[in-house]
Amino acid sequence: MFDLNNCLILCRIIDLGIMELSEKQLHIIKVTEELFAKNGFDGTSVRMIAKTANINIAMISYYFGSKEKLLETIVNYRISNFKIEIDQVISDGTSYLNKVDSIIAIIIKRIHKGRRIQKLVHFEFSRENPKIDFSNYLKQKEENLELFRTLIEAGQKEGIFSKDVNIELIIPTILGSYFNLYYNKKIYSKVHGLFKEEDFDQFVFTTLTQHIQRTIKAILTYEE
Amino acid sequence: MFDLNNCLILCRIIDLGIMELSEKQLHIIKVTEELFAKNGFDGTSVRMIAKTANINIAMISYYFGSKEKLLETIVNYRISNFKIEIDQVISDGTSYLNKVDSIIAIIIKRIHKGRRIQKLVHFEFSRENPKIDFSNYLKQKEENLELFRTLIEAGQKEGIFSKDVNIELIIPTILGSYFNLYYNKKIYSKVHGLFKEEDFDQFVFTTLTQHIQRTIKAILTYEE
Amino acid sequence: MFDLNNCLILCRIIDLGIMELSEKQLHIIKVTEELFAKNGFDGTSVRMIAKTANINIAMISYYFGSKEKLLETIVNYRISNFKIEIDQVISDGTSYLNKVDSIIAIIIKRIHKGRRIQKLVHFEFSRENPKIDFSNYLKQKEENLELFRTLIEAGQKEGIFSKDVNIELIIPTILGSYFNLYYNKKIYSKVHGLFKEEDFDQFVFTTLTQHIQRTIKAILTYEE
Amino acid sequence: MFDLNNCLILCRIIDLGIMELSEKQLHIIKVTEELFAKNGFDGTSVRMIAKTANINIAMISYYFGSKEKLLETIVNYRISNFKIEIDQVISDGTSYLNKVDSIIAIIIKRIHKGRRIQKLVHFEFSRENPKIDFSNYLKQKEENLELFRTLIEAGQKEGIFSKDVNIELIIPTILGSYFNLYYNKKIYSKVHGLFKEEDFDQFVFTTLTQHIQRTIKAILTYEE
DNA sequence: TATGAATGAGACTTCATTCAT
DNA sequence: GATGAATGAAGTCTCATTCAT
Repeated sequence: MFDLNNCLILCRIIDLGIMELSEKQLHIIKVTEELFAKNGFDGTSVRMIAKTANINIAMISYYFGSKEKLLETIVNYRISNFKIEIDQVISDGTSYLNKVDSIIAIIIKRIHKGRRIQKLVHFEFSRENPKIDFSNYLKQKEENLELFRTLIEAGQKEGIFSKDVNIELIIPTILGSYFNLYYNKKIYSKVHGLFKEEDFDQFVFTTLTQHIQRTIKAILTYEE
Repeated sequence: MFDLNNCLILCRIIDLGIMELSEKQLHIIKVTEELFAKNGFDGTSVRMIAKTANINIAMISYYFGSKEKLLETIVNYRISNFKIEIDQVISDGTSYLNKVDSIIAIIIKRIHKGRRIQKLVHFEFSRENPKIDFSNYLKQKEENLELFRTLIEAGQKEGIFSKDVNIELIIPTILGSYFNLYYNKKIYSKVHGLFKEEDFDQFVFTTLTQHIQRTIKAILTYEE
Repeated sequence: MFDLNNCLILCRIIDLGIMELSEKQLHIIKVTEELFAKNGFDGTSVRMIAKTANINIAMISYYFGSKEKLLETIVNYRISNFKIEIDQVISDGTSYLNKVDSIIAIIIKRIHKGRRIQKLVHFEFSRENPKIDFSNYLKQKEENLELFRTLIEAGQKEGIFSKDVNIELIIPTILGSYFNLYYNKKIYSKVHGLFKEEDFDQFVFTTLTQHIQRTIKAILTYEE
Repeated sequence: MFDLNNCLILCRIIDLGIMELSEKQLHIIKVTEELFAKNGFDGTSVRMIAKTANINIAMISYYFGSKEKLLETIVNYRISNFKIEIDQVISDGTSYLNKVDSIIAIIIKRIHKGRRIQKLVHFEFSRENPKIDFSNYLKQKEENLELFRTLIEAGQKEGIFSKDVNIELIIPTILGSYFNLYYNKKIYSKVHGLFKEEDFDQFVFTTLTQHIQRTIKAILTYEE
């Protein structure tokens, strides 16, 4: 019924300890995710959610405890899937530059899929007093960063990557390139003539991905 | 009283046609800007604004018409100042690479100063049905993009910059690198040991700026 | 519990399509009706309604959607009952003059019962930009006018009623006589010594009704 | 500048004791009159008045004391002009039936001219607790009624008018016929094909006036 | 005389949640 | 397990009036 990879979800659920989601809960999550992305957390009312999901208004409190807990559930549910499959890329036999290309392609695919909730996370996470607990998100991010650092440092040791590069800032450059495009989609769609949703998706997976790959490879090999 | 460059504001005002802001209005704007950045638009109530600004709650409507009009005023007020002074950089006698460095430094300074309202703009502007009129913001963005494109194309003609680069995607890479760092400030502050506000500011103006400068120069000169 | 003829209401409801009123809703309607009559639409606050009806202030929106929708509901509810039972009067065996007498008596009873909301309708309906949808009211009015016209024209054909009479203006004369008395009740109560509410009711059903009956019969048989 | 008969106004002003209206006040009155007619008393804000009259919002309180006092001033100003010139009609040499015709024509002209404020008076005066003092209006009404009664009784003595007629109810029939048409203007304009404002005016002064004249004459001479 | 900034009160509506069923 | 009626709190905005200028 949903385009969610149930297997992964279950893995993740185990990792978090509890969390068992019924089909109805998943339905609510999916609907809410879109509404949150459209209107933000405060801009989305439980009324709206209930109506869109075609459920009783009391169900949100009933199933998730509160609106905030619902957000937390969604974030944990979605963000967690963000863990990139770098391991297998790292252990394949290709060159370091190819590895970087592959990882970037994977990252872009991931964040494009989860862009809606990521947007909300960007917003909520950067607040002084976030409404929800982002410890899971944080842990995930740090893990990914570590994996990436390991790869780059290995490349540096082999003399393939420049040592002047600030590794910690590469991830922001990758993700930021995507998100800044996404946040200014209206402008760039016009500039690049992307009138349909599919056009934008296509653009992201080809032109943007190539640009970022090129950028990162350039920076990794650049010597002043 | 405020850290606003009044001269520039007035210039901009002329450009916009009207807009005369009293000191009280400026005070409200400043307070609101912070609250919006902290809590978002929907998360900030006029009650909150009035209380923080120590004014009567009716003053918001009185001065700005409505909460949304207030946001619009703030955006026009802030975003407009975003027009970069590329012209003089372009016309100075330095090399193209130096020009790029200078422009990036200017951009970073600008967006760091306006980051709070930019965050809100990112959020509201990328919605399907934005609450406010962003035509001014859009115009500004497109203008800036054009200026930048002109510079790069000139450099390409002179054989200094690679022709493989996707010029339209450079701006997202610059801005995105900054904003992704900002949106994940909590993570990167920890990673880079930036515990005080000033530390982060300093980091942005030195390490991050250098990283971005290096990145853009790399991409502009990269040949596969 | 209420003086409402539930049977008729239900009939009307079927005619309108939907509309199911709970007892609580009926209670609110009744209270509101009086307040609207006393203070007008704009002069009545939902606060006032809630307090008088002894309900939570949010119930008005909850049940009716908005204050205006509440008015609309009341009007549809009341006005609809205005459909006169002329048919049976027309088909009884009495003389045309008797029929006119009966119909006038029925009309006066009806409008006296619904005078409060009628007053509001007079006011709102005659505005340039009415706040509510009066299509139902309009339809009802036109229907009634048509029924009346049919009767008079039949009487004219039989040579009983004068042909000089302006049929469309008879209804305004009937209703207007009542309402002008009602709107100037304070004056006429004094003139006719009607000090109690019941005295006025009595006066309406006897003296005023006779006056109107006499008036209409006079005009229908008058030959210059 | 205004279509007001200043002479009469001054006479009336003397009658009321005080009241001196500057041109600006008259301007406000005129504007307010229309707004009150359009939106009712509670539906009209001083803001609206100030804006429409192109004056400062504080002027209303400044000139008239309060919004309610403004209404009172308008009513006294307008209603007072309602005093009909029956005297000269009574003393002219024509027949009683002609006198009635003339008086009705005068009345219709008067109330059509003052219909807007009359509507408001109908509404406010019939409230249990009117917001303003209507003693002047009341006095005027009673005077007029007395004049009319005198005429009819004289006609009855001469054997021209029936003695069965309820004199006090004739005025409501006259005024009511007009106002019920006016309050349902939307319906009757359609029925009579009166699409332009002038058409309606014309209809009032010809067809409606004739109908009422005919009606009153009929009732005055009707013998069962 | 005339202004407009400023205010406290109150307008209508929607909020997230609870609780009896 | 699930509902929906009901609620108190808070949302934004407009109200008529005042007061210093």
